[in-house]
Amino acid sequence: MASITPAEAEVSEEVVKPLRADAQRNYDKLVAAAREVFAERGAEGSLDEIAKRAGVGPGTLYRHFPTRDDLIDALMRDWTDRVVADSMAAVEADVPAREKLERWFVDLVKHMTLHRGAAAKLSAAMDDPASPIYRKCQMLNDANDRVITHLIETDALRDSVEPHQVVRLVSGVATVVDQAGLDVEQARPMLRIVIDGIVRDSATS
Amino acid sequence: MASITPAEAEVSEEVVKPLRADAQRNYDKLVAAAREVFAERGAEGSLDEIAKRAGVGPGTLYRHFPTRDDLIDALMRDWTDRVVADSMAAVEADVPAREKLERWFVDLVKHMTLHRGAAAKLSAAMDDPASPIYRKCQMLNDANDRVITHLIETDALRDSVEPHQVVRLVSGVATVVDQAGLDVEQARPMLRIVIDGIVRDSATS
DNA sequence: TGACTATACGGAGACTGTCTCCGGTTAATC
DNA sequence: GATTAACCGGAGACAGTCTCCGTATAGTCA
Repeated sequence: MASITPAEAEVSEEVVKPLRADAQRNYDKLVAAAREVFAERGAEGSLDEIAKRAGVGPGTLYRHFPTRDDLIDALMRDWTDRVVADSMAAVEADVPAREKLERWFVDLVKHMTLHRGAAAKLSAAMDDPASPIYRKCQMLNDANDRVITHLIETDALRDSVEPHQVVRLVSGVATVVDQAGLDVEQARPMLRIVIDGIVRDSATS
Repeated sequence: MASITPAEAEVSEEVVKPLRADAQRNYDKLVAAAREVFAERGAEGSLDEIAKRAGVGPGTLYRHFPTRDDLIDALMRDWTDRVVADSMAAVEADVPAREKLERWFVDLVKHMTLHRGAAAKLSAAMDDPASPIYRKCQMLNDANDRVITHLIETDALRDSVEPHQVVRLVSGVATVVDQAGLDVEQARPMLRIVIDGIVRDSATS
């Protein structure tokens, strides 16, 4: 386990006082337990169950993570890095624009469905600066921006395309996939429509 | 109040025995109360609260509506008709294909967001025949089919377009609108991308 | 090493919402 | 007016959220 303190590797505005050893231990156990429970029960899994599985009292859980979203935020700590990496990879890949887009969108959907209910939470937080996971959404948004802007500059997309609308649309697809219990592969037809909707009309499939 | 028995005006496979007068009265009061509570509190509003507001015991509620979805199904009884009507109107409207699509899609989003959480429920039920509101989704699907098929026949859309993918995609948009608390108008940019993704490449905006 | 204190723990329990069970009531029928 | 099948409603079991506060302990300094 990586033993990560809150807000470490974060944009780091406020300096965080290091946790006491036992507190750090419990923090890590809670995040691990949460990952487990959310994976099997979805984002609505019981918080007391998480505390129990981590071997701590409910009070401890709520002290570390006042709300459910704070906990979700914590277990997405490294998730951000993966999203950014994928967006870089998409930009640099040596394939046609359509292919770049499709890969990136599929990645996006995968990331947004890391557990049941995650996509919905992310969609909701995307326009809500007060949400603890708002920053995660900004990362998503920025990553998508990178890919879309790059493709606009390559003249592959209509220049009227607004990246934010695109990320919203794809997060809609992710939500549907999540809610309806579809496989990521089944998202491809929808994603292709989106792709057709933003590329310049020339190389039509 | 219309005093409607379950499954009336429905595809009517099973014949339903009429309810006793008091039962019918309570049924109607429950539906009305549910409409109120869902409207102000969203699809997760308390069921006991609905029972209380209808002036009946919780037992009565659960006898009439074993699950939350059964209740939602009931209060959407006339909703179906409006959806169908809108799809007809879209087909018959004397406007360009893009305009037809945009109107229809906006209608679709409106219908799917009749109360908070509704869009998510509908998206989830769309591929789940076991859901009490599955039939409602079929209606949605059929209505969308009507519009899309008509436009394919008019040669306005690429013929590779699959109506079911389109309705999924738009329900994704509706879910985002719902979750993020957006206005229906803010869905237009997303819907236009979808439209660009399915019309034949000729009359580009 | 021992004592001190800020920090953290944990579980009892208040609260809210879901859902069931069953003794009591009432509408319909003859 | 008596009979009975259908229906009512609320007490209460159960599960999840979240708080409060007495107790424990890690870190620190002499």
